[in-house]
Amino acid sequence: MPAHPASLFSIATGSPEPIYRQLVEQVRRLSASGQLRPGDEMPSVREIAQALTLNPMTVSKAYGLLEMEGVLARRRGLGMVVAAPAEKADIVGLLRPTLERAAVEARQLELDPDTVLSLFAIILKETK
Amino acid sequence: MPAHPASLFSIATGSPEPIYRQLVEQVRRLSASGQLRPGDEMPSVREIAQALTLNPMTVSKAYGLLEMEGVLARRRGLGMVVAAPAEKADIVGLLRPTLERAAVEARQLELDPDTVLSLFAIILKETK
Amino acid sequence: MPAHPASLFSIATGSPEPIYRQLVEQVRRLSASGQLRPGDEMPSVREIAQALTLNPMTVSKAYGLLEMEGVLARRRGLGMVVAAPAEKADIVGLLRPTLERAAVEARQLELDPDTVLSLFAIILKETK
Amino acid sequence: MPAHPASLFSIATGSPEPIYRQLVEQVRRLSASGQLRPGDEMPSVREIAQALTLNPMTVSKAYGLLEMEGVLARRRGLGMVVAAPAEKADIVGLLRPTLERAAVEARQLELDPDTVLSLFAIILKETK
DNA sequence: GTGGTCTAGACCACA
DNA sequence: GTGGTCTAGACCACG
Repeated sequence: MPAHPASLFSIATGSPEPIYRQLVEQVRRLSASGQLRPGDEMPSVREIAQALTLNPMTVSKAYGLLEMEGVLARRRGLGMVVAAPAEKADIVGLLRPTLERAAVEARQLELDPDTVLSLFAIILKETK
Repeated sequence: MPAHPASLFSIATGSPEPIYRQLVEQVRRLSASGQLRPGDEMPSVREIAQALTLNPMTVSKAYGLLEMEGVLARRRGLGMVVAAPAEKADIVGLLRPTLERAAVEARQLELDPDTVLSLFAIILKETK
Repeated sequence: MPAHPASLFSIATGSPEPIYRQLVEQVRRLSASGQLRPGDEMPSVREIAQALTLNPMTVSKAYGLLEMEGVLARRRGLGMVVAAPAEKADIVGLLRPTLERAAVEARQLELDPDTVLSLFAIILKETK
Repeated sequence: MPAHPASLFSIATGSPEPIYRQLVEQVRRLSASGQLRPGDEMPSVREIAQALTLNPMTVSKAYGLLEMEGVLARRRGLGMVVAAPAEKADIVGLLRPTLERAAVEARQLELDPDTVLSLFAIILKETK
């Protein structure tokens, strides 16, 4: 089944992270986790732009990057489709950088690993 | 003991994170964890700039923000000194945002909390 | 002998070159080199479109251009047939643009002509 | 010595090849051939845009891609500098695709390799 | 209909 | 000063 609703995406206009990058990372994660499957048709640039009240170029930039990464593929004149998903190992790889950053910060704060882990466990539950 | 060596800091010029912000956060963490203690004299803007080959304005900006936050204090003619450290509760607070971000990403990747936790445990050990 | 099999053509959907243009150039070369001879019947638009899973309009566009060029001719009720082939001199002319482009690139790379020539000789052999 | 003149570049507005891509490929070749050396400062986006009467965004797009490729590096607030050049082997690699394309076309034209080679030799001299 | 490209002009963060 | 991002709106090529 294709990915009709442009409301797949939630962008935070206030965030310091550029909009196009928010889009890129969301698609990347949706693809890696299998919520977007190979062959699925992506909403058109115009659809997304209208639904999120963005400039088409902003969306286009995200699509261009995702194509370069191999996450999406262009079908000329027909729109973008989901290409190969990241492999199981890559899913974890997508999370690693953030965890590593957290580990470095914890160390600079001289926090005990067990304290950090139990805090993280709580946060994980809250987020669920 | 004062914190003479500018090599307290490690800045990553390649990172997307602004340099002044890297400095701010490192000082914040060093202060919160007690590695910088109240009264300690900070290296001068010029020293740091020279040691890390940064623009003095960049260092100055970081010092300015840290003063506004109350982490550092300006003593006329003496340079910056470390002010009050964050309290115990704040130390954890400094780590929370990054952990929350990791939790959100893990959920978007549909990863099992236990998997995430054990991965984080490994990374924490590696970082140690 | 007529040119039934639509597998005369190999199109690369991933290429930046438009599909209709790939078709045009392949037919042009096949005609110029005599692999398609005057009077040969071309496969129908529908046949090609089905065989290569292309949009019929794409094939039709290519045929239209080839008709304008005089490479193909439309016979009412009979489909397209091959018209006059390019003359001997034109064969070389069809190759020239690509060679010129290669020459310009070689020069911008400050590569020695002899080096380029021997590399090209190798590639020609591989392609054979 | 830095690369002051924005007239390093020659863009063909009429060409089907996008301007930003023309810029990318020219810089790539200049870097690979050593005409741009590591550490050289590139002209600013605004300089190039003005000199070639282009939109700054067009230049910026080229710079962005070159940074992603590792050809250029950003120095925050200071502009772009040339990063590592392609290695000797890569120089040839930059030329290969065009030569391969020429070889395929020659084969489809059923041209004799020797004929093609001598034609290319002539064109190489003309271009010189 | 699709995405790609470009312009014009604005604002922001960084050094 | 630098590059980065975004909007608004236009035109083009492709299918």
